[in-house]
Amino acid sequence: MTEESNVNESNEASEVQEDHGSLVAARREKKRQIEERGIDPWGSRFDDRILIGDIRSRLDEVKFQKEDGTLIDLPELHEDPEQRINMRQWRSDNGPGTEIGPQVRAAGRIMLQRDKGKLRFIDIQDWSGKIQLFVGQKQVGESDFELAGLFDLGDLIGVDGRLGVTNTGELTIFAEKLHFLTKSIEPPPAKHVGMTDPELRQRRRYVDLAYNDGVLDRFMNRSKIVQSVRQTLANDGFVEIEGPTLHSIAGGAAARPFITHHNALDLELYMRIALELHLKRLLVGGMERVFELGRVYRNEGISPKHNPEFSMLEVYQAYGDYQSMMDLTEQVIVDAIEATGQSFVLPWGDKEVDFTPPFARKTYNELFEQYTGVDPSDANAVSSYADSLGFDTNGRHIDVIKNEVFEAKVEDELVGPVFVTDYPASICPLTKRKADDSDIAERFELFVHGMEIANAYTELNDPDLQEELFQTQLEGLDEEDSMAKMDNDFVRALRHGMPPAGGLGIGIDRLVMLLTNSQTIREVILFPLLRPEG
RNA sequence: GAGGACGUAGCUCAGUCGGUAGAGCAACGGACUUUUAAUCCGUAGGUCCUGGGUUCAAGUCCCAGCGUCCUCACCA
Repeated sequence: MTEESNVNESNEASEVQEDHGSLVAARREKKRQIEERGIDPWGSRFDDRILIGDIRSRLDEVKFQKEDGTLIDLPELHEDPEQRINMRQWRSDNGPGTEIGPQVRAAGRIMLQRDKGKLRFIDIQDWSGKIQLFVGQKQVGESDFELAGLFDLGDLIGVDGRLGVTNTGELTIFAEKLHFLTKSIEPPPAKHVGMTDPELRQRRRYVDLAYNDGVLDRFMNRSKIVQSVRQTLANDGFVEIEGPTLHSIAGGAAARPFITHHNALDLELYMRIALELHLKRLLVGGMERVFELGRVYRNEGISPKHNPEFSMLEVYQAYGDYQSMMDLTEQVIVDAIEATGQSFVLPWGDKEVDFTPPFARKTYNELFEQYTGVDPSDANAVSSYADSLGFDTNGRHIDVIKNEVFEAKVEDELVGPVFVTDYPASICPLTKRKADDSDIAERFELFVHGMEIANAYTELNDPDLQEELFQTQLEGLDEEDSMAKMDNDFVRALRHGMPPAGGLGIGIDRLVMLLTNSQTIREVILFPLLRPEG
């Protein structure tokens, strides 16, 4: 605890801007009254609660006991409010008798409250679900009922009570004892509407998670996907490592790095832009199946598909090639879909994607011809086609021109999932060429809805060729756009002998986007980069 | 980095031709022991993003700035 926050304790109106009308004042006043009752408004440990989701599944333990002692089941309840059962009617049809249900303890955030005389209905929510509490003055007693009068939306409370069903057929905890767990001083967003302003949703992700439907689930799914990816790889004998995030040479990709500085060493450092070069050093060192799943940082533009820091998976398998990586990619994705409990046909906006394996596999040239009608081996035809699209072709390498056409005319059309294989070698400097065709690189990219999800190679392990490629600027590219950043130690590592290997990169954020039907990357990153709050 | 849109109560949003700042929810007071976006009666709540300018008069028009979003550019 800092000195500043101690000061704030004695000074109710803290430096945080919270003077929105009387709303906060009213909540602070209730906090005071809770304290006056000898209750800590910030609560304490609360053991033995049952997750609301688990409580809901215990509906079948609720029985109706007739006067002769026989127990009968309740009628089937419906989640849909339109189909609520009239339990008052049902009870009079089956009565006389009483309802009996299990004793339960729950805790959660107050999402809705409805007063009705000496009665209060409270909907609370924990991370497994939502349930209604019935709080009657007669049932919980004068003291607890007064306490309930000090509840605000957003407060965290605990309850002991019996599970039952109300007259309108809703599964409900009939409160016997209330516990105050934490006061919410800040007012929540409008109920049911929630917080829709995308800026506020990102800046105040805690509010977004707590009050907006589906947000918590989406991030829980992200966690399941990440966990599944790790599990799939572990099952296949891969080991996870943690490479350095501070690099003295930002290599392994063509991207501008963030620059930082180490004071004691007086050293300029770069945040890593890729995981590749250190993982390959580990291949040399004998880690035959190795991967890292972690953050990389690229000092570039922000868009619905780009955040400056994002999560990347890179996998390297000794004695494999890009074909073995293709099978692995498919397995990773199939397992991840199953981990989220979904079927292989996933919604994407108003469209769908069918991930039923095996995914289509098509060559780069095949697709090029299919979508442009131009023979990819005819340099003149490709060049004049690029001209007709308005691309600058002057003095540029034909493969660079071809790839611009590919990105413009083909990629967006790839609904996928489709593995695009066998790229022009000149645009893939870290890739081994085909044994029978040195112009073709053993590489694939996986596309879904025009998004590049995965990228894999048969890795280049010839140290002399690697050194040459580092030094050769790719034709038509500026120095800062080139990936030719010499890493002498990496070349030295290759000279010690890196096994022939397959290497794979998967953009985890984009994978999560696809599997959670999220059209922007900011929906799957908890705290995307924003300018500081004005 | 370029272009466009947006910024009004805690939240979600109206605001006409430049003429007294509006609603719903939330809040506050009251009624109600099976409600469920509870309902009903009443009350209060504003740095109209910020700063200039035009005007008798600016939430509204003009300029600059800040922030977000979209498109593009950058992007293995």
